[in-house]
Order: sequence, then structure tokens, then C-alpha cells
Amino acid sequence: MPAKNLKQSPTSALPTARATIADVARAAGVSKATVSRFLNHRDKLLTRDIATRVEVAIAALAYSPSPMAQALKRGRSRLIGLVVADVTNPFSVAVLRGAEKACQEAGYLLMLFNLGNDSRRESEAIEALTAYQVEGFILNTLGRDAGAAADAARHGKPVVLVDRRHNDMQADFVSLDNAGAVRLGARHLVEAGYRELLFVSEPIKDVSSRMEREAAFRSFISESAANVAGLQGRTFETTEEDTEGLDNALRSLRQRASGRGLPGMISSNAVVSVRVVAAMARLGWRFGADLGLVGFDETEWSPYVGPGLSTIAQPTDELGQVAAGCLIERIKGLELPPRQILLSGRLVPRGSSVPAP
Amino acid sequence: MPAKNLKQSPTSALPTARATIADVARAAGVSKATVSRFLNHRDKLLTRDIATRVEVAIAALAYSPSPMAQALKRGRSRLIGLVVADVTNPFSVAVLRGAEKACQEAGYLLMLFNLGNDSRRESEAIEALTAYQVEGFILNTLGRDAGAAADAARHGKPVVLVDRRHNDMQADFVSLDNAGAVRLGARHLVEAGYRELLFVSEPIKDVSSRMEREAAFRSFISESAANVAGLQGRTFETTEEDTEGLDNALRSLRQRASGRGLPGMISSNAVVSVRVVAAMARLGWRFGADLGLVGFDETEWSPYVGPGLSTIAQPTDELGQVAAGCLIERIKGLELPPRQILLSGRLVPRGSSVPAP
DNA sequence: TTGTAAGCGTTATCAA
DNA sequence: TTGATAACGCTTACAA
Repeated sequence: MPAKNLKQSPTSALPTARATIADVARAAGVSKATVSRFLNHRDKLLTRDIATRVEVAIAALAYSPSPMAQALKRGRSRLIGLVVADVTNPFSVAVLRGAEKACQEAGYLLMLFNLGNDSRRESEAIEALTAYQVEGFILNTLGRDAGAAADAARHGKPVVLVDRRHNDMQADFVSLDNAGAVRLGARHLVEAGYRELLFVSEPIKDVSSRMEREAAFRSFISESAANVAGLQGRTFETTEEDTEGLDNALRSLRQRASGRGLPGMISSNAVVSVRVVAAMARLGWRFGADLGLVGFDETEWSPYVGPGLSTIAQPTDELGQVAAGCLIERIKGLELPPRQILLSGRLVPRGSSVPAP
Repeated sequence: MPAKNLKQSPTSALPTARATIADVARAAGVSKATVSRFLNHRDKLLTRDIATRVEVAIAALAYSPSPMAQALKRGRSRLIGLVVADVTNPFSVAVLRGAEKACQEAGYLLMLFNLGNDSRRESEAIEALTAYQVEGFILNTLGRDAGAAADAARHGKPVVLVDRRHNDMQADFVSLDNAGAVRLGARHLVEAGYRELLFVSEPIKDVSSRMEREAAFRSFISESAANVAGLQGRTFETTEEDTEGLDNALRSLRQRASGRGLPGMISSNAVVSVRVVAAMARLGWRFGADLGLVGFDETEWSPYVGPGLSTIAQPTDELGQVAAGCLIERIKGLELPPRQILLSGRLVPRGSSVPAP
């Protein structure tokens, strides 16, 4: 029966077209419907004989169903949309990594959209991704444009927010326990003897995680002021360009501290930590002695910068995995009011927060 | 004519289904074919009147075509598959970033598959991605499993390899000019007075970029030996666990150097650089004085580790963009023998390669 | 220039 | 228990 090599190019091993369900049906001598049943309801409704014939044909043709066609038909695509504010940001990447892992394990593929820190593209991202019928969204966006996340919800797709909260949104939210983490760092500095504290952050406006950290810092200060003599705390916002402003902030921090205790600093993420380290280099100051520092975000370099940077490590991998896990639960139909899942940070004390003797 | 809100939920603003081409056709009072023509061949074959009617209907319904359905019909999906060996690797991420940018600009979306350094999953990745009809692949894989990349080609999809070459494959290849970059670093060390050189790499076996760098290092040494008295060079392979081996390698390096010149080192990527920095800390050595170091890969921390790490910066962003650009050209039908595009590295000299006076 | 109809690869509804 | 058949949303001959 030489009717076998239907779609094969006769001359050579040219790109063989994928086998379709029709090919399988033909090879097994059954209808497409039967093959589809074998695939989707393997157990019930199938004669042993037919089932094996189909099974053999599938194996022989190396058939696997086209997710595109499935998506078109069932409206589900086994795709998850991931929107990140900035792939350059190590935190985003870590989340990406965790999420990708969990998604893969659950049989989902990730469609990536990077905002490149351009918040105006949030809506664009969501539109593009919904067009591809993604079944849900993991959003680590700037959060400035509250409408964008709402867009997603409007499409009726489940959403989980990571790190950045959108206030008006009904969605699961996975994040570091910012308040706890700030306390961890601040208490550590106070216990080490630092009294004049500065919280340094990128522009706080409208970014929930920054707001939470700053607020936690302020309330720590006011709560502790009663027990800790001379404790003071302020906030400073820094930008990429304004190195001079940062230098001045350091100088006046030390000035305020003089006589009353040591100047200490909490930087709100790794990017800010780098800036502070750069400023220290410019000023010729030494960590610990001239300034105590605890920075958010542990990196592989932290142990080796200066006397070692004290950090507040985020459980980034878990964050991503938990986010993906939540989303997949929702996709599977879990009905529950929006959840908030906060994971604890971990203090990694190093030389940068040890006062010189 | 109250036949407008067909698909709208009458009670409230429930998730509105996306408008389809049929909806548009109905609203404009034309056939689906006409709408499709308007979309795909806007210019030719269309009465002004009809065109505007369609245009209005599209706007009114906020219609945009379903890429899934388009993919099913035309076999093209506007999707590009990106397979990375390890999303944790900063280099992979940098490439990812550049590629994502170029893809987005060209209207492609990225489907991400992370190997998590498990080379056995290369084939799995390619299968999954082809199932989604990706139009091409950007592969930054381990390259151990040569068959995997071939898989991709077998599906008839264009492929571009980044950083890791697969010898038996006919595909575009985008990479750092490894030979040139190694020379840059090695010459710099020699000019600074270092004479006993060690090239430190992760296990070289089968990974083309590592092999190229090591080979370039060796040939630099043998070429320069004639002109530079006492120049010697060796290679050391390091792993995550074997810290002791690395420590010993450093010690014997210095021993070999003693009397003949200074010991210098080239580390083959940022991960190795971290290990070397850690080893230096364990041994209590100081950069420049006890050991000169130039490391592949510039990071934001490089300036602040020890006296500043001298690095060979890769044009990571360009690498990703060029790769995506190449791929998109191929997707658009460019017929050309496989290209090799090598981008130059840049030496960033810092304190770690300055001998103490 | 426009409309009709078939088909891309699935799944689901109905008969048989 | 299995098989036709109609859809999913789109593109493209072919007709008109």
C-alpha cells in the first residue's frame, strides 16, 4: 500500500509538514472525532482496539495537536502573558525566572512583553497579549497607569500583580512584606548604633512598593523614637542624573548626625545601592565608619563591594513562582476574593553596617 | 436600528467578547472578505465609500484581528521563539532585552523558553515553540546537544544562534569577537607588566564561546612569547563547588610568577569573576598588587569591587538586537548563505589590573 | 470591485 | 461507542 508518503517531499528530506489530526485519523482508519476523543477523554468512551490503533498512529506520525487550532476552538491557549516594567532590572528578571519555571511545570508557555520603563505602553502590552488569547497575566508594571491593569481584568482574564500594587484593582497580589523588611533593616542599623537615618529611594510617587517602604520607614522612626534616644529619620529621593544631590544628601546626613550618633542609610533597591556606593567613592568615605548602609536586594556582588554590603534579600524566585502559581489556580477556576501574599525578606548583615571601632 | 448591542451583556459591563471580522462586516454592511481585504490590501481594490464604512465599523467596534486565527490560516504567527540557556545569566538577560526590543519594533512577540541550564530540554523547547508556529528561533543554548538546533532547522524555520555556535548547523550566528576580546584583555595585562597569565573558565568542553576564548588566549601567548620575555600562560577550569581548586590555582600561579614577573588572570565571564573575587578574599590578596585581573562582562558593580574590576565589556544589547534583526530578515525571506556577525568587545581598564608601585 | 464559499486544525453537537 | 458535521476567526480562490 504505497499511499503512505502523502505529504513527504519525494526527492529529499525537505521540511516535513506537521501531521494533523486528519492524518492520524486516516492512518488509524477512524474519524477525526475519535482521535480528538482519544486525546481529550482518553478514559471513557473508547474501545480498547480503536484506542490502541489511534495510539499507534499518533506515535507513528509523531503527532501532537496544534495549540493554535486548539486555542481558536476552545478559547484557551496555554499561554500566560508576562509584562515586566524593565527586563534590565534584576528584580524583574528574578521574578521572570521563578514564573517561567512554575509556568513550564504546569504546561504553560510565557509570552513576554517588556515595557522598557515606558508606562504608556502598558495598555499596548495587554492588548497585544490578549490578542494572543493568553489565559492570564502576571503584571510587574510601573503601576502609574492604573487603567492598564484594569484593561486586563476587563478582558475577563485573571491577573496577578507582583511587587507593584494597583489600588483600584481586584486582583491577586504577590510581594515582599515591605513593612517587615524595612523594619528588619532599620532595626539592624539602630542596634549597630546608627542614629541619624536616611531612607534613599527612587522617585516614590505612585509606585506602591516604594510608598510602602517609605511609610514603613517613617513609622519605624516615630515608634522607636520613644525608646531610642536621638533617633531621627528622613527620606531622600534620588535620580540617575542628580549625583550632586545625592552627594549633598550624604554630607548633610553626616552633619546632622555629628555628635548625636552615627549616620546610617537604607537604600530602597539595588540600583540605589549602586548610586550610594558611587557617591561614597566620590566623597572618599568608608562604609561602616563614615556611613552605615543596608540596601534592599541581594546580588552576587554584595559580599565583595567595599567591606561587604549589608542587604535585605528578597525571595525573588519564590515571588515569581508563587505569582505564577496563584495565576494558574485562577485560570483553573478558583473563585476567591483577591488574595495578598506577602513573603518575608531576610537580613544579610555585612561590613557596611558595622561601625568602625 | 436597535440591533447594535448583540454581544453585549444587557445587564452590566461584563467582559465583552472581542469583536470578530464578522461583526465588523455586519456593522459595515459588507462581506467578511471585504473587511479582510481592507485590512490586508488597503490600497488596491477598494471603493472609497466602502473603505470608509469598513474603517468606521472597525473603529466603532475596536476590532483587531485575532493573531491565532491568522496564524492558523496563513501559517505565520508573528511570534519569535527565544530559547535561553539560563535566564539567571546576566548575559542571557542582556541579549533577551535587546532581542525583545527589536522584535517589538518589528511587531513580533517573544515566546520565552528557559532551559535552566538543562541541555536535555533543548529539543523540548523547540518542539513546544514550533507547535505555536513561531516563525523563527533565537537560540542561546548550551550547544551541547547539536541535534536540538537542527530540530529547529528541520522544521524549516530560520534560526539565529547567539554566543554559542553549533558547528554542524547552517544558521546565522551572532557573537562577540571572542578572539579579539581575549587579545584586548591579554595585551592589556602584558602591557601593565603581568607575565604569568592564567585563563580561568567554566568547563570548556563543547561550549563554543569558551573554546574560542581559550584558543585565542593560547595563541596570543605563543605569538607574544617571542617579543615578551618570560611570558607564560595556562588555563584553569573552575566550577561552582571547587573553591579549593581555585584557591590552589591562584597560589601556584603566583608561585610560578615569582621572580619572573607579576601574575595576571583573565576570567571568562562574570560568574567566574565573582569566584575569583571570592578566592581573593579568602586568600587575603589584593587586586593589582598580588594579582592582576581582567574579567569578561561588564556589570554595574564592576567599578566598585575592590579597586574596580577591569573588564571586557560585551555589546550585549546590540548582540540581541542584531540577532533579532537577522532573524527577522530571514523570516521576511532573505536568502543568503549563513552569516557570521561578530561584534567587538571594549576594554574597561580599572584598578584590578594596575600593579602596585 | 465585491461577495460566496472553502479551508486552516481543532473540538463539540448531534445522530447513528 | 463511533462518525458526520458545524463551528472557532480568519484568508483567498473563484464567481459575479
